[in-house]
Amino acid sequence: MEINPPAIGKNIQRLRNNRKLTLNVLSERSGVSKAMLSQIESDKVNPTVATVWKIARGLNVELNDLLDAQGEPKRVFSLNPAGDEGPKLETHDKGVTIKILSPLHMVEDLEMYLISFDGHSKLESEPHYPGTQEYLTVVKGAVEVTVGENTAELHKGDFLVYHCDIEHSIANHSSTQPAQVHMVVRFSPEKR
Amino acid sequence: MEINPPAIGKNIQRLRNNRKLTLNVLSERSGVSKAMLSQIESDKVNPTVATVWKIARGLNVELNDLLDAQGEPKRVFSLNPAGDEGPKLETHDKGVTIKILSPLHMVEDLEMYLISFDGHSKLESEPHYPGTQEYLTVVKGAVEVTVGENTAELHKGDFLVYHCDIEHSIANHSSTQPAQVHMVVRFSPEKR
DNA sequence: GAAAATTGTTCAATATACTAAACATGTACA
DNA sequence: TGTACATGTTTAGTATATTGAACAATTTTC
Repeated sequence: MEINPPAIGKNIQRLRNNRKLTLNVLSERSGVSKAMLSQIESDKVNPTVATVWKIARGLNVELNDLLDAQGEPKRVFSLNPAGDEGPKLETHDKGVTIKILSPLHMVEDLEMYLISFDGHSKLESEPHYPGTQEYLTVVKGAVEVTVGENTAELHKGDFLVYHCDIEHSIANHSSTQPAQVHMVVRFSPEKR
Repeated sequence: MEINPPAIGKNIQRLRNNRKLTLNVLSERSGVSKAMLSQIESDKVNPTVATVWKIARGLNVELNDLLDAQGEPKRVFSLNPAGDEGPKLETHDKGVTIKILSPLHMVEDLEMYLISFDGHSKLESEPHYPGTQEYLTVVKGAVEVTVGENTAELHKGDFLVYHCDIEHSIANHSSTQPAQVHMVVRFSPEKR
């Protein structure tokens, strides 16, 4: 019986290239030698689960993402309508609704959300992976963004860029006015 | 740095026992030696992805079911200084106001705009470099986006992704309602 | 009760995953 | 140019995953 394991090499290489990571950087980050990475990407070896696990951690993806034999259809024109029940991120913060704008399979290192705040609501976020940046545009109302010990009061049309590898939060202090922000999250490590 | 792969041994053993399968039977069914199965279940070895794949087939489960780690350790992040607030610029184009959210020096391959449309206004764009993509979110009103021969009618909250290396345009056909879109332009890292 | 079959665990041998270092091939920079 | 650096590949050696067989421990069958 012939069993073909999934082509994880292609997946790893695709994700690494999309994130603009070199073999050396991914090697340092994952703890797997760059020689091994090269051989895995070119399907020269059958890597161990532990190794693929480390690589997944280094790429900040789920292990399943590397093992999936996903033939991704590269669509030219993709529409995500607002009215329907699109994918929503669940939050434990009351009064905050996060709508996922970008389908994940199109871009691996970019995610976009439309976040709506009711009166007196707050979104608290855990630190993301180092090098991750968030690009925030206030679409409606006003919010207070806190990143570490820095705080900024933003109004409609304001734009803010910040590194979000530390604890950060977005709050709408108005009790009457709702607020809405557009957010782009980029998972791109700094090159050195 | 020690990274612990998920305890697949317990998962395999649990599934095998639930199915009342012996090591010999699972060995025949999966093509993995029973010695290997025993060692994997008792966490004495780090199995290869290919073998775990075979075992999953033998158990008739998804590969992810074996790799699922319920007690996944939380990642520890390093601390970076928070970002600064970005400057703002403005440019005009006949009934269309383009606000540049992200200055060029912050990100080399990403640009963000907030584009406002008066009644009956239209923004025509020349083809960009090959591979360039645009991520469009309608913030207010409704617009009609045309990319090549494709056309879409977008309303508030809608999201659209398209390759813009061909002629494309955004139009607000309403004479009374203004419109506004948030746009992210991503330049492909390709040469020439 | 003992032989035989069944089940899971170790053992020695082999195949190969994994690594560090050298290598090849650019790319930038003076 | 030349020199340095940067990136991916190949090599040689080591660590270990994998296997067939032997082993122990339990259950079955007469």
